[in-house]
Amino acid sequence: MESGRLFFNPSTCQGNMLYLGNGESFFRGARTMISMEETSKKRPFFSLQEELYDEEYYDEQSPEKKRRLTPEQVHMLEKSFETENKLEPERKTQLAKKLGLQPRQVAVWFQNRRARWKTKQLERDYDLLKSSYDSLLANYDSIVKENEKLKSEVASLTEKLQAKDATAEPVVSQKVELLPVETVSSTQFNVKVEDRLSTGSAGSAVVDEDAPQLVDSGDSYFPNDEYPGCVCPIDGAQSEEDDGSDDGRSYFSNVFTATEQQHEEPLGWWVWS
DNA sequence: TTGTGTTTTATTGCCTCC
DNA sequence: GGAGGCAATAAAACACAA
Repeated sequence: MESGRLFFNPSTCQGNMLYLGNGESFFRGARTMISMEETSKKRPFFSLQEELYDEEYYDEQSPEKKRRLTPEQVHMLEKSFETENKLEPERKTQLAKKLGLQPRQVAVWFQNRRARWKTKQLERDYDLLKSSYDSLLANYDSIVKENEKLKSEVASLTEKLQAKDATAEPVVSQKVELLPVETVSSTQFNVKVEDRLSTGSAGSAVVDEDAPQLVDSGDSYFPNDEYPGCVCPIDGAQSEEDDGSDDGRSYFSNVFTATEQQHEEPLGWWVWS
């Protein structure tokens, strides 16, 4: 036990503590022990408002036992907690008087109530994060599938084109002169020409591993609005990240912001730490 | 009735603030 | 250094299935 604070132990000296100042400190000494004999048959804590309790029930209880607060007391404490979850000394004494409790009990109740609220809040935050994660995962999966689909499309079109080139007149050499040779490698050139020659799909070589430059360049062959199936999920995911990175916070900061907005209780005091 | 899990009340020790 | 907050914990009270 720390020297600065003396605690009232209801199992040993209930109803016999000396209430000092704001009710946080209790004295347990010789005098307390003497008076304990006189009052050991009384109920702990509840001597100020006897009418709140079922006399018979409580009189039958052993005085050493811990007693629960009555529904009325809990109700009033809950109402007070909703108003303000922190307890300034004046409010604490008022509540204690009103409820027939020791100020220390009121303080303890608020402390425990804050702890319960925090636990619930952590559960809510966890659920929110989990659902966000699940939806991101679903998004990712759909993007991967779309990617695979596009790759196979590119492969089949390339195959068709090569078969067609094998039987056609060699006209490609004429087009080469029209292209900016210094900016296009031979590999890129081949893919580009093939794409432009193809008539089936307007855009398919986007994810060709042999020609990543085409994808990365600002001048994409494939404007976003032509490939909603592929681009939109990415846009959606990135917009989340962008929002989060604006102020240097992670994606999850948004979640917590949303969580805070969802609070049913007026608890602006809660600070995520 | 009893064993077991959960909730509530209270204590303890540490930390921060003034 | 005291007051008060929080985390961890103990222990009583309670709920409930078997």
